[in-house]
Amino acid sequence: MAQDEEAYRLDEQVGFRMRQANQRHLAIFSRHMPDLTPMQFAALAKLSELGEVSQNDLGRQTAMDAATMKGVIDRLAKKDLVESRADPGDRRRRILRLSPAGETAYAGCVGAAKTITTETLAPLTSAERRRLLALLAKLGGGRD
Amino acid sequence: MAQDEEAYRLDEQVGFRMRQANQRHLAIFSRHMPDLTPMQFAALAKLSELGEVSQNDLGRQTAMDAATMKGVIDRLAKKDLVESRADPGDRRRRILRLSPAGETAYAGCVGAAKTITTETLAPLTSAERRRLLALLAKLGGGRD
DNA sequence: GCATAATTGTTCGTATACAAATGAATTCTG
DNA sequence: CAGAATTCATTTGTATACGAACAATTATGC
Repeated sequence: MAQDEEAYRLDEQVGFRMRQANQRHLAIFSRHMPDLTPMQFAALAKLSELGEVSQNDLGRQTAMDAATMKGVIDRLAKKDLVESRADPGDRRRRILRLSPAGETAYAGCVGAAKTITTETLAPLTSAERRRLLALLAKLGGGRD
Repeated sequence: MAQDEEAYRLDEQVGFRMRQANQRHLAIFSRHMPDLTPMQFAALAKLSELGEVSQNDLGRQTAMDAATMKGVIDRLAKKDLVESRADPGDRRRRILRLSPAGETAYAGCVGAAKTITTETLAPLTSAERRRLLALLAKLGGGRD
């Protein structure tokens, strides 16, 4: 099962290239949206889509670990962008939603978010962009 | 400059999909190589390729921050997989290289590394794999 | 209806990541 | 050659990530 006698070159592996592509993306992100991290913005975006959700649920929707989600929400709450209240039907649960300030902040960021995506994909032609998104979706195990 | 009036859907953005694809990859990685992290393995692989290098140089070769590199090397040194010695020509610099145990460990991992790449790319046809790697290289700003 | 299982949110520990600041050493430049 | 700019390694601080373990709570099986 010795795979293959070919040399292993790190720079040719998917994992390495994904990391590099992602590094560039993150640099673009922080340039256009210095006040929010990608995770924080993702949480805001999903909260805006979904309205009210529990913390664990939001974690699932944004593909974040529960432990990770907690940290993200704590920081967003400290910035007063997210509010939480107890779930009347389930005393374990806290219901999250955007605060008014959070809605304003999110609305003001969507343009930057679109710019970030555009700039990240700038090296590709529009056919290549579609191709890449489809391939990534296949790899991510997600639907689409 | 309002970009576009289209709705912003998080799950369709490159950044989000790259993250998901990467999450799946990392899960595969830790299943096949539980004792090394991707960064630790990357450092070993590059050290094996390059022989002797300085810490900063290794960081550049593996696309790691100097601060990050330090942590990775510290952990590898604690496991006795990496040795360092002072550079005779430059007293700021420490020259790194694989220890004998490091060479053995690396040799024993290359097979798993190839399996990891294979399994990560398994959802794609071989034409799609080439396509993806090329697209990622274009995005990463790297040569190729 | 009650023991057991599953879920929610939390905390802890470890490992990236990167910006920024620092001190020591080296190289560049006028 | 002296002062400036760079480079190397390190440290500090913040923000992901995720596994593991927990207490409280809710759901389920029999």
